Amino acid sequence: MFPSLNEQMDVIKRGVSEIIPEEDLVRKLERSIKTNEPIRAKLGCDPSRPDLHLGHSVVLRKLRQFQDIGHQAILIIGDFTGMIGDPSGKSKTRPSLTIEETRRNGQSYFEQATKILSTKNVRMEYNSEWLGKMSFADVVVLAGKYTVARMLERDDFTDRYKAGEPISVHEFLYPLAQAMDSVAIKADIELGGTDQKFNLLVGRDIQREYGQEPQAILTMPILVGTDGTEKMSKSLDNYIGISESPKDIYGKTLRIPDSLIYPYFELASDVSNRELAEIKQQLGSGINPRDIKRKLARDLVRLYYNPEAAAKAEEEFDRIFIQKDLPDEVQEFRLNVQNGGSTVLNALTATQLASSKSEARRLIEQGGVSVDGVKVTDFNAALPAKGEFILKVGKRKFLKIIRQ
RNA sequence: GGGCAGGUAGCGAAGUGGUUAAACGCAUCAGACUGUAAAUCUGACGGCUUAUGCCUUCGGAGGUUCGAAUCCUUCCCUGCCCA
Repeated sequence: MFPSLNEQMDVIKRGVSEIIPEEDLVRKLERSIKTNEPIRAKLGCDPSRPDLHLGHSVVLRKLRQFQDIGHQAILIIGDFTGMIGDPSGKSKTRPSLTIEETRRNGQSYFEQATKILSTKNVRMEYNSEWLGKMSFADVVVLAGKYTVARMLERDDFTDRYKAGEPISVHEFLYPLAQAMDSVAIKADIELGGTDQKFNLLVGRDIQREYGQEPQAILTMPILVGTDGTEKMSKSLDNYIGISESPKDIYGKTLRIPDSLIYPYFELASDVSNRELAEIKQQLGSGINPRDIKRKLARDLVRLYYNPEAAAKAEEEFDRIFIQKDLPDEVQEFRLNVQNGGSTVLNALTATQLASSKSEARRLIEQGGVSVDGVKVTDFNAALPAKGEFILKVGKRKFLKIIRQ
């Protein structure tokens, strides 16, 4: 029923950063084959930011591979921690979520995750189920199982401590809470990004403390965002969302720095190892990297939509940026004298193409605005009194204005 | 509980009574060049009916002053040291 150990390990090891300890995983897989029981592969999810992007997809794709082999995927929605709100790092206190919000986000997370995961052997759990039931005494017992010195081993804590930045006591509880998730579902392996390594390892210790066999851990490299330097994240706005339109996925992909082409193929696409090697070779061979990037962009659209959507996105992209033509479908905006005044300036703010009049003015003064392809040079310019026309801001914001 | 150092625009960081809407760097946006890449260059980067003009900002609230981010009072927050 299960593939052989070697076949399984081949799939599992592809693209991973670390498996710790590999012997544990091997032992679990061997036992699984013998008993014909799937292993439980855990992935923790943060429901406070429910928009999944390529960064999340890296580890989700790995989880999918476990499913494909026949194992059980378990998504843990961290609704309990989401309700508390996490003031960690330099960021301001994150807004605490209500129960309803965490449920809604959890559901949304699941729907997006199943664009990657199989729905057959996946389970979703909310960690408030068990964390919410722990008494203060339970928490004290749990906290007693770990030491401050060990907590401070975590780079993140060490760095902040050295830098004189605040570390709240409850932040020490986060790894422990996450570890309790592993205990609750008796995880055999937990997946995560390399930045999760510490937390994942704590899970092993705590499982042992609660008399369980420790989970193996598997870390995946962190996907760099479209800016080419920072980790991909929504708050840095350097992400490509898996639920974005084909047009956006394609366009954003084509805008990534060349240095990311290979890592994106490796971590976020489904090309085979053989193709991957070819790509690497091509990238060094002097052909225009743009062409390889175009393939990447098509692949990514295809992954979350279909080949037709990919072809269409590419076609449209070429039309807009190479032929400088209009996109296929331009969003329409109906303007009358009441809601948008009669000047280009007012129209820009009314349509939210500019966030303030000052900004609108700036855009016009710097030559970033055109009406039906004609650059607007005077920020006092009037809009055409009637009819339809295209208002364009910058290189890629189009709006069809309909005067009424 | 005591002492010390801090809280400035998205971030980092100058400024310590007027010429400060507030230097500089990063990020961002627009333009040039390109492959909507990188690098580079130019400009902008609180708001306002177009402005050598007005309004709102320097943790919060009050106060001193012709005038405050800059001085005083008080409150909140952070770090360090001592207990």
